[in-house]
Amino acid sequence: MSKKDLQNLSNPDINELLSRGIEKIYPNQEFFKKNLEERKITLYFGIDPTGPTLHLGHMISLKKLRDFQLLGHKIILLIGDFTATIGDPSGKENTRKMLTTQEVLDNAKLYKEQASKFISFEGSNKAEIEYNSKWLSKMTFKDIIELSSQMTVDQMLKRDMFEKRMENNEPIYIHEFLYPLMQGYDSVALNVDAEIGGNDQTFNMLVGRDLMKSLNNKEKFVIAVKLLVDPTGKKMGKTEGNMITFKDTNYEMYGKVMSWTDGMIVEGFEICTDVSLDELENIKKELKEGKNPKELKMRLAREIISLFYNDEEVEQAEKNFTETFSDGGLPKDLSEVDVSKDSLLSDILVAQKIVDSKSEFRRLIDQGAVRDAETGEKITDPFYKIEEDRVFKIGARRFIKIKVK
RNA sequence: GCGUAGGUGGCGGAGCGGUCAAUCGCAACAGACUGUAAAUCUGUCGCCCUAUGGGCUACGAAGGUUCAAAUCCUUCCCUACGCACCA
Repeated sequence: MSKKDLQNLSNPDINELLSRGIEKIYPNQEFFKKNLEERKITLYFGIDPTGPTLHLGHMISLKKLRDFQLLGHKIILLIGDFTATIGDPSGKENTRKMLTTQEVLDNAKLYKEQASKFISFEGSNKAEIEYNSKWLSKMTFKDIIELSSQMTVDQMLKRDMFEKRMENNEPIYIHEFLYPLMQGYDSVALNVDAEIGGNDQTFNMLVGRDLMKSLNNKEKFVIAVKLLVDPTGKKMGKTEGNMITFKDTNYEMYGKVMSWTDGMIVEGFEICTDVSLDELENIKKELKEGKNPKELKMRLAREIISLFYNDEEVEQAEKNFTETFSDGGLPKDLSEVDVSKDSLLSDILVAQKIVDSKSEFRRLIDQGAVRDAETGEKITDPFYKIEEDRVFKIGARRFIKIKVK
């Protein structure tokens, strides 16, 4: 936790825990609740360490995990290091580059650190961290065949992703069937009572439930949390651009939240923040009454950032945003480069990866998208040379400060 | 293994010898508008060149035919579907 000490959080309300931001609980909510009240359970959340940062999608599950931890249940963070090293060539020939063991371990280390913003790896009921290579890498072909025999092809094909591919006459590879099995086997190996994960993982989590039943003769609960999506256009995650990661700066987070569509406001409050349910109702009401959604979105941004940063940093982010975008000022975190006198602006921007190519730069010039950020003067010369320190704004949100050496 | 239909830009999907850097839709980017958005409208959308022009690289891969190929031929690779095979 960034601000509050875990210990100081009040005990979460179990009904809220099991309904807010929850897509569905398998087999059902009541049964699960009964179990939670009668005993302490073990539940886990699995992540494949494919990149160096966790993002908001992970946070939703982690926040839930935190609540379970606070209620005294045992939680496990499972790092899918094995699955991540295998790589998933589901696309075409764009074989997703396999991660090396080292990369995976590095990522995993970062994950623990990032996850500790929400769950605690210390204290009496500390969260455990596990790696699925521990059991998956040891499986023999025989083990795998036995595991595969637990599931029929038809059951696999029920997965809508596969269904769609069948419809579109797209290939499905055998190993893609093995993925849910591997993930499902994690549950068996950990012998947990429950698993939590994004709604997109429901199928895999349910495979684990089936395997658990047949192999360990045990009921495994599955908690599918809602995904953060725009109800109308599926803007989120798709473009990645506005997916908030744990490593984003407070400025970046603010801008990303503000770029969400209005339709995501209510859901954003519901699943990403700690505002009370009463307040949530109030927010819905305000929206309906015609309050400027911008105000609410700004609040949403503050709420989300406050999960990662302190109050002062939240304020800074908002101030920066207002000044930069609403009032046309300069962002606080603008990047700087030193160049020699008479360097071509086009060369600098390409080198700084602010534009992809000189051709793109030219187009931007033609479109009047390149301007002096302070005076607003448009740069119209494609061969503009840097003569003095100057700040440029390219399009709506690209900025660069160029200094002459 | 046989047969059929296919493999085109980030994705979907046209084109089937020159006028193709490739219609169109989505995504993206820019401009206008706005609430920073969304929606809408307009424009852009391979790379390079001081350019209303020129060059280069691209249409699964490699060769070939042709003045000229994404488009024709050959071989190979890959996918789907049907048939056959089925320990």
